[in-house]
Amino acid sequence: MKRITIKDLSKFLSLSTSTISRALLNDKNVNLETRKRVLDAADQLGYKPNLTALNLKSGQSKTIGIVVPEMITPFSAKVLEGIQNALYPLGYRLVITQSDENPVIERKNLQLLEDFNVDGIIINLCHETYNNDLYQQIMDQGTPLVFFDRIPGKSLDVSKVIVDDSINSSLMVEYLIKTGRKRIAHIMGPQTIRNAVERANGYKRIMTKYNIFDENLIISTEGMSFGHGKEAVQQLLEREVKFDSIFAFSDTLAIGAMNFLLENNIKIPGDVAVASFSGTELSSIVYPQLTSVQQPLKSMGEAAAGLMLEKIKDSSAPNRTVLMDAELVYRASTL
Amino acid sequence: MKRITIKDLSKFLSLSTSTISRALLNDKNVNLETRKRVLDAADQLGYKPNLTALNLKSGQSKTIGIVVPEMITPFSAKVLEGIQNALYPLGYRLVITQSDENPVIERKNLQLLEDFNVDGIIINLCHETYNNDLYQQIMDQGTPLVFFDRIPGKSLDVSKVIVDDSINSSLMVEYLIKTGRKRIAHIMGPQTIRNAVERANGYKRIMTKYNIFDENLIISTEGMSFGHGKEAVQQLLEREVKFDSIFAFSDTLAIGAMNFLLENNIKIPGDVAVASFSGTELSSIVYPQLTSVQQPLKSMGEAAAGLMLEKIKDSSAPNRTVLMDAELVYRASTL
DNA sequence: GTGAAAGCGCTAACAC
DNA sequence: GTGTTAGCGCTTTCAC
Repeated sequence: MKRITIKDLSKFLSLSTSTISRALLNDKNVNLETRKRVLDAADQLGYKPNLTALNLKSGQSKTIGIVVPEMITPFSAKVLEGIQNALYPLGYRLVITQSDENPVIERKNLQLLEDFNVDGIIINLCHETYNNDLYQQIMDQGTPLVFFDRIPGKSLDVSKVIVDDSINSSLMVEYLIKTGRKRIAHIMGPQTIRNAVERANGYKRIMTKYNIFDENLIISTEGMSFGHGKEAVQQLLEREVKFDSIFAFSDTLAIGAMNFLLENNIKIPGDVAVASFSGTELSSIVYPQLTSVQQPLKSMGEAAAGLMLEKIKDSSAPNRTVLMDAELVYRASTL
Repeated sequence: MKRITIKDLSKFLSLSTSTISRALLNDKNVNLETRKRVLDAADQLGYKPNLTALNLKSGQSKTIGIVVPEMITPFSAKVLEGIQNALYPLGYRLVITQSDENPVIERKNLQLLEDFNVDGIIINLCHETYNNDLYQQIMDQGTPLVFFDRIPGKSLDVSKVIVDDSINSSLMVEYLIKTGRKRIAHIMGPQTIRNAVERANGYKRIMTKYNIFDENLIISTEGMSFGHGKEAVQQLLEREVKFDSIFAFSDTLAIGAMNFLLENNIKIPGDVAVASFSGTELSSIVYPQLTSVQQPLKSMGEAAAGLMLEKIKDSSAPNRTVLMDAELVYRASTL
C-alpha cells in the first residue's frame, strides 16, 4: 500500500513538484485551473502530506512531552484532554510519562523526553526542588517548559498555570467554619510539594482569623495515595486529636480518609465532614459525594498548551503565569 | 541553542558524515580508533540523533494512534502504561484519543489518526459494528490495527488482546452463588458492546445451571456511566424485582449501583452484595471495596503493543489473539 | 577503512 | 504562473 507523494502527483499531472506543493498550500502564484486539477488529483489518488517530511523541513519534531505524577485519578486525564484539544489540531503528538510521585523517575522521564527531541515539555511536578537543576538546564537548552498545578519554587522563573491554592483553601475552610465546624483537621500532603504548603497556609490563615487554629490539627503525609489519607486519620485518632471535620490536600487523600472513617463507623458528614482540593470526577463517584475545590482541569490543560505554543513560536516570549479560577463545589460530605 | 548534527561532528573531526554515521551505528567498517574519537566528540558536543530525519529515511512516523472509550476511570490509563512501557523505549510516540463511548467520535478519531500518518492503531471499541467498515478500510490501507478489551464481532478477522468474558463472568457469578446468593441481578451494559453480551452469556449459563435464572434479573443500560449504573438499580427496584446481589458489567456501573443502594440505605453487602468486571483501581477506592474480575490491564497493554510491533515488522504477519488470564478479587462488597 | 553522492518527501529561493 | 535546484539530517550504496 504505497503512499502517494507529491512526486506521484507531479508525474500524474505532468507538473513540477513545486507547483503541486504550491497548489496544495493555496499559494497565490498558481493558476486557478491548475490548482483545481491538483486538488482533484490529490483527492482522487488519496494524497496525504507526509508529516515527517514537513517536520524535518521545519526543524520541529511536533512532539510535546508530558510529565505527570500519576494517572490513577482522572486529574491528569482531564488536563491531558485539554492539552490534546489544543495540540492535536496543530499536528502535535505527545509522549506522556508518569513519575509515580517519584523525583528520580521524574528525572528519567525528562531525559527520555529529551531523547525524543520534543519541542517542549508540559509538567506537573511530583516534589518541588529535587530537580530544579534539570528544569533550568532544559530551559537553557532552549526547550520550553510549562508547569501546571504543582510548580517549582519562586527561585525558578517559569511559565505556569495554577489556581490560587492559598485563597481557595481559605475559602473552603471558611465554608466549613460557617457550617458550624470548629475543629477542622488538615491533611496537608508532603511538605515537599509547594501547593501543600500553600494550601496549608490558606488553612492556617483562616483558622487563625477565627481563633480556632491548633497546630495539632495539621498532619502532613509522606505521600499522596489513598493509604496515606487513611494513615493520617488513624494518626489523628491515635493522638486523640478531636476533630469534627477534615480538609484534605487532594481528593485522593480525602477519599482515603473517608474510607478509614467509614470503616470505623464514623458518620460522614454527621460525625466528621470532609472536604478536599482537586476537583476530579472521583469526588462525585464516592459515597457520600465529596465537597471539593474544583479546578478547571481541562481549561488548565488548554492554557498550558497555549503557553507552550507561545514559547514555541517565539522562544524569547516572556514567562507568563496563568491564574485560573477554581470553584467550590458543595456535596454530601459536608452537608 | 542550535542542535548538533552529524555534519557538525563531521566538520569538527574532519571526517565524512558517512564515517560519523557508521561509527555511531557501530558499523564494523570503522577503525576502532576512529569510532572512539567520534563517540567522544558526540558526547562532548552533546550530539543527539534527529529522530525526524531517521523517520523520514525509514518511511515510518514512529507514531502509534490510540483510541479508548474514556479516560475517567483508570482502566485506559493502566493499559496505556503497558503500551508506553513497550513502545517508548523503541522511540514510538502516541496520539491518544477518547471516543467518549460515541461511535461518531470514534470515527473522527480514527480519521484524525490517519492524518497523523500513524504506523498503527491500538483501539478499545466503544460499540461494536458501527465502524466495522472503517476498521476494515484502515487495515486494507496497510495500517495495522490491534484491538483490546472491547473487540469487533467475529466477522472481522483481527489481532486482539482479551480475557475470556464469558468464563470469568460465570466464575464470578458462581462465587456469588456459593456465598449463598440466589437472586443475582445483572447490570449488563449496552447490548451493542460485544463483551456485554459475552458477560451476560456467562452469567446466564451459570444461573441456568443452578436453576435460578430469571430473565427479569437482567437489565441492560444505554450507556456506561455511573449514572447508568444508578438508573439500572432504580429500575430494578421500581419493577419490584427482588435481588440479593448484583453482578455488573463494569466497575463504573457497579459503583453507580452501589451509590444508589447506599443513598437508599440498602446495606452492602448485608442486603445486597455487589461484584463487577474490570479490575480498575476504582474497586479498591470505593467503600465498601468492590469485588471484581481483575483484568491484567498493564500486561494487556504490553501485549497489544507486542502485536502491533509484529504487524509493523511484518505486515503479512497473521492476526493473532492473545487471551489473558483474569483474576477474581474478593473484597468487602461481597463478604 | 573512508569518502562522495543520492535520496527519503517536502518547501522555498531563485530563475524564467 | 511554472520549473529547477538545494537542502532539512540521516543512512546507504558505490567507489577507492
